[in-house]
Order: sequence, then structure tokens, then C-alpha cells
Amino acid sequence: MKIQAVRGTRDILPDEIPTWQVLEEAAQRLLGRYGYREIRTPAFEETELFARGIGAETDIVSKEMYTFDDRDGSSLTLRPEATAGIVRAVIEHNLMNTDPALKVYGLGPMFRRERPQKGRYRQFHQLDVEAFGFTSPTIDAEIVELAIAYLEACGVEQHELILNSVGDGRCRPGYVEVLRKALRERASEMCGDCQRRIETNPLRVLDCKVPADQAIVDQLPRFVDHLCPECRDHFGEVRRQLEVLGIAYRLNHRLVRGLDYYVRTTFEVLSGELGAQNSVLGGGRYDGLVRDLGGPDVAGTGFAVGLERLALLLPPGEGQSRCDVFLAPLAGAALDPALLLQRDLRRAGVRTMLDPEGRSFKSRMKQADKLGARLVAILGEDEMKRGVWTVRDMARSEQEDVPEGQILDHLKEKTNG
RNA sequence: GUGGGUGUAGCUCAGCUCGGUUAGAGCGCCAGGUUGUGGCCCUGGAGGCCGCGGGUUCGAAUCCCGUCACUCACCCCA
Repeated sequence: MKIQAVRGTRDILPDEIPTWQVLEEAAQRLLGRYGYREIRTPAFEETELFARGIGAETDIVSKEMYTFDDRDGSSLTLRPEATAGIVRAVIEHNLMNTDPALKVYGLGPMFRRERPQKGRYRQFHQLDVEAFGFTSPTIDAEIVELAIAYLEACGVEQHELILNSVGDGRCRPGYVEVLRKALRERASEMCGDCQRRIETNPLRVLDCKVPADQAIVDQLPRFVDHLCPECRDHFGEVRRQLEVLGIAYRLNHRLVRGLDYYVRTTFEVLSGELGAQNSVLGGGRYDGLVRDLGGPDVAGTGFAVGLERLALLLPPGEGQSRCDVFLAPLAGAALDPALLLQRDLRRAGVRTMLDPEGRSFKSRMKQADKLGARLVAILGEDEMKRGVWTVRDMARSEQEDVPEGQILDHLKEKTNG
């Protein structure tokens, strides 16, 4: 039996790493400018945290979690999303006390036991951005603007922002009833899943993908028309500010999102290049969550980006140079000076390699070429007699003699420019 | 959990329909074509339980059954 990566997991091989570093460095650079600081929370938590935070009825909690019993009998779960764990840490360390306007982000692996497909893995990585303690629509708009800025900083050009409001505790129950009543009248025309959802979770009917159902959904009452005055004003101001900021969006009243904790603003960024998993980023407001998890009643807003999906949108990284100077000691007595020169160059910050196997000169030239070395420094019988190194510029195909006393400085200078 | 597609060299794939000598190509890798010089070109080489198990047959990569994996889609989501 061959051992291979677990279903739904994958290796990120060295060739792909530059792409991932682009995503990670862009996050660090950009989020700092907006005042966010990184937070790192454990990859697993008590199961109860997710059951309470995400909603026991959601698919994630009811059938997609990696849950196991610890030896003392407590139930633990690999985190299926980041927000619950971050909220737990915020509460546990009373971060809101010292910083009533808290901006944090997290980056790391999440785990969901779903059937894998394009852009969906059982272990996947998310960048999660969370702002606590801000109630005003200005932070909603800022979060959306930040999300778009991040995608663009990563080099994503083709994207579509969709936006909706799902109301709050005051107006949502009313709308759900209006919706359910309307749905019951059309129930016989809808798919089996939807007929069931009319009673269990009518909002989910809205994003049903069955074409016939979508036609019906388009005729249903819309949430935006049933918002309470506060939610309506809030949403109106979010939209106004997005327009001020020049951010194009499309209203989509079917956007309800899968996690129970969202209120008011919800948004998602789609890309056509991801197959069926076309959502690359999603977020919104979750004002009750911190309170529900036992913390102070503070507002929350944020988003999560799927990094595997984001990586799919970027062009494959081209082969990068891995070496500045390649040393080629040809004579036996040339090895020691080459080892010393290699050590000194590396300490000076110059990427330096040689062929420890001591293969043919031609082979070493090929290696230097493949590694992308700009310079090859050759030390053979002839050079040793004359007290010089031959330094070859690979791109120009030119070479020159450099006295051995100057070789270190010469190579340092040539590679720093 | 449910459907479809695909499993042959490190990678991309041909061969399978109409079973038949040592299973192929391109790329990649290694070596050589120079007396100490990369890319281009040429030559050679290494590398395959033809996913796995069973069946049919004189004979199976090829036909049949099962199984596992990958993949796309449904569900749901980043």
C-alpha cells in the first residue's frame, strides 16, 4: 500500500512557494497600512466553540467538521473557519478592554470534510480579517475596500463584488416569515431540497442553483425591501461610501452566506476562473457573535479569503534564479579556496553554490545555467598558476581575470548591483 | 453522501474499439559530441508490478467484475 497525501490535502511544492509568498507578503504589507495586527490562534479548539459560533444547523457544523475525542473525553475539533477561534482569543485575553477598536488578522490552515473539487480542499488556507468594536457603516465600506485592494495587490484583475444586507435581529424574523409565506405558495414548483428548506432555513432557498427555482426566487420579496429603518440606513450609507470610494458592486439579494452569525452587510467576491467554486472571498458583519460566545456585546466585521482559490487566479510563477554566483573549482587544489570563497560570499549575502559532486566542467556550466547564476567563477590549473579566477558573465558570455586577492570584493560588487 | 470522467516513465500523454514478440513519444533528468565553457542542435542512457485484486483466454495495458485513488459537478462554501 502506497502512502500518499490524505484525500483533499495537497503539498505545496517549491515551485509554487513564490506564489504563496506573494499572497502572504501582500497581506502583511497591506493590512499594516490599515492598522491590522496579526493574531495566531490554535488549529483546534473545543467543539462547543464552533457549534455555538457557526450555528449547529449549518452544514459546516452538522457534517463537515473533523471532530475527535481527547484522552480526557473532551471533544475537540480542527477549526473549520477562523473567526470563532479569534473571537475566543479576544474574549479570553480581554483584548477589547485595552483596545476598544481592535483590528486583527489571521492566516493559516482550516479543515472541512467536504468532497474535494477544483479550488476546494479538506485542508485549505484562509486569510481572515476581523475588526471588532466598530458599528458604523464606514468600517463596512473600509473592509470591502480593503478586500478589493488585497486582491488587486496580489495581482487579481478579474473579479466581481456582490453585496447584500441580511438585516438584524429586529427585522430578520419578520422577513423570514414573509419569505416563508411566499415560498409556501410556490413550494410545489420547487426542488425537494428547497421544499425542505422552506421550513428549516428559508434564507437558504434564495441561493438555490436549480434554474427553475431561481426564476421563482427572482419574484420573491427581497430582504432589502424589508429592512428595519436602522438596517436600511446602515446599508444605504455603506453603498454610498462604496460609491464615493469608486468601488463597483452588484446588489445580489440572493447572497445570504452559509454562516448563521452574519447581520446587515454581507459581501462576496467572485471569479469566473474557479469553476463551480467561484467565490474567492466572503465576509460581512457579525455583531452578535462576540456576545453569543460569552464576551462583551461588541460589533464585528470582517472577511475571509481562500488562498488556494486566490492562488489559482494568479499566473504560475516562472522559474526564478536561485543563485548569484556559481563556483567551479576544476583542479583538486582549487577546492579549498572555493569552499572559503563560498562561505564568505554567503556570509556577505550573495547566493552562492558549487557542485559538491565535482562533475565535469561542462556539467557544472549546465548546472550554473539552470540555477540562473549570473556569474561563474572558475579556478583551474591555469588560473592557480597565474593567481587569478576567471569570472564569466553568463548573460553576456564574456569573461575576465580577477586576481585572487580581489575576487571576494569583485563578486560582491558585481552581484549587489 | 450522490453522479459523470480518468488512472500507462518524474511531468503531459499515445497505445485500448479490432487481445498476440523486448510497452512508446515529447518534455525533464544523466552522460557524450572539445584540448577546461551554459543556452541551440545531435547521439546514447537511466527510469514503468500499464492504480490494485480477481476473472475470461493458449496469451490481457487492451475484454469482464470488483476495489481504491484522482478529477469535475451536485450539496455547501473560502
